[in-house]
Amino acid sequence: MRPVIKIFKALSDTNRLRILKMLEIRPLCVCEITEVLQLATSTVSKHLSILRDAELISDEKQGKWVNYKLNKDVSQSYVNQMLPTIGEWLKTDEIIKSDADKVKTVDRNQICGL
Amino acid sequence: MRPVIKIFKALSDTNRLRILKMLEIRPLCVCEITEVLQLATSTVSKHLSILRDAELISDEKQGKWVNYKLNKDVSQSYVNQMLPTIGEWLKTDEIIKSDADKVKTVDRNQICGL
DNA sequence: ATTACATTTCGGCAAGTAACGAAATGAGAA
DNA sequence: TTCTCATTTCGTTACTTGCCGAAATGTAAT
Repeated sequence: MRPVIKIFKALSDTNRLRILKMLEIRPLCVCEITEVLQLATSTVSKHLSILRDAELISDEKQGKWVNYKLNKDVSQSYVNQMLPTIGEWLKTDEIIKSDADKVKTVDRNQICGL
Repeated sequence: MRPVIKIFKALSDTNRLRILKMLEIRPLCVCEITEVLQLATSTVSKHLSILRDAELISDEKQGKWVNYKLNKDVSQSYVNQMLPTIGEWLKTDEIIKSDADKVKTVDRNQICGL
């Protein structure tokens, strides 16, 4: 029972859904996500840990940054089943579309540590 | 965005998932669900209102009782997409199985108003 | 080794949630 | 109408959640 609840809780937040949809475009570091969502870094980090704990995403150190990406591991069928559904439901969402635009132009070297 | 969040929040509770799985077997009234979950009637009623508000279930007065059932209305694709996935995830859950057994024997005429 | 900096963890606050019992509601039976 | 009884609503309590800023971590560059 627990893992299922964990997944639904993870998906029960607007900002976390926005993060998942952004990661569908490409892997992102914390500061890039922070820039798009306009939240405190610590808040974004917390959201990411919740998504990771639900095994919806995974992280990977790369130099100074931590890259987060969707967990497409075949053994984790949860995301694979859920993401298409979420995508369908959010297809017309303006915030998601606007986030997608921002993700395309955001650059970690420009925005981090300003 | 909002309706999606509402659905995931509704699904983020063990007792509400149990209710959904029970309603998959047959329509039930509040007191029957109360008997299986062993919660206060008011608590169960609240859970049901949350599920209804998310359009996952619908209700129907029938004499003294209110029958709750899954919302299979074609216009509500949310449940139809979600329930098979949830069912798959909970396939081996012991609590869900035990609930199913209880649902088969529970009788509103026996248990209500004791 | 020391500094710089992306990220995480901690402490605290405001808002939301699940639980209960008691009181209110409303529809069927007498 | 009045009574009964399934259900809903209300008021309270304990717990959880999302947010922030400050402090702690840890790694890369100097």
